[in-house]
Amino acid sequence: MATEFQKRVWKTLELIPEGRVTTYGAIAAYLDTKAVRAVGSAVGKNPKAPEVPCHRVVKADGRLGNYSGKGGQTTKRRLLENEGVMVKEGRIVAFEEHFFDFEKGDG
DNA sequence: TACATGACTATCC
DNA sequence: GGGATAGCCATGT
Repeated sequence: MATEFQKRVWKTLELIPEGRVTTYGAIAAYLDTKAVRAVGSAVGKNPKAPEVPCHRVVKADGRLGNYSGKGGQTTKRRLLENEGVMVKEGRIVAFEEHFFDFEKGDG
């Protein structure tokens, strides 16, 4: 069974619109916590991978980081590219432009 | 309860 | 600029 913390993280992931990406630190900050490690752990254990856009979560430096899903980083890159987020050499292209801020929202 | 690990991040040399 | 270390919180054993 998932903990409240994990569920909060997954809920947050669903807030990320298409064509946008965010970082573990941003999620932690949105949840008013500094547990970036716990966030990453929770994201990786999402029971509904296809529902939760975990692929829209990347590292603070713009790299994809890891991906526990099928295909690993390859699939993560494919998913992002399908949403309009270009990825090159395992890094987000124009990362800062695709970055999604929970506080600001999409508009 | 205690120890070890993790889809991380920031600092130091 | 690259490699290694410390810090952080939660989860699993």
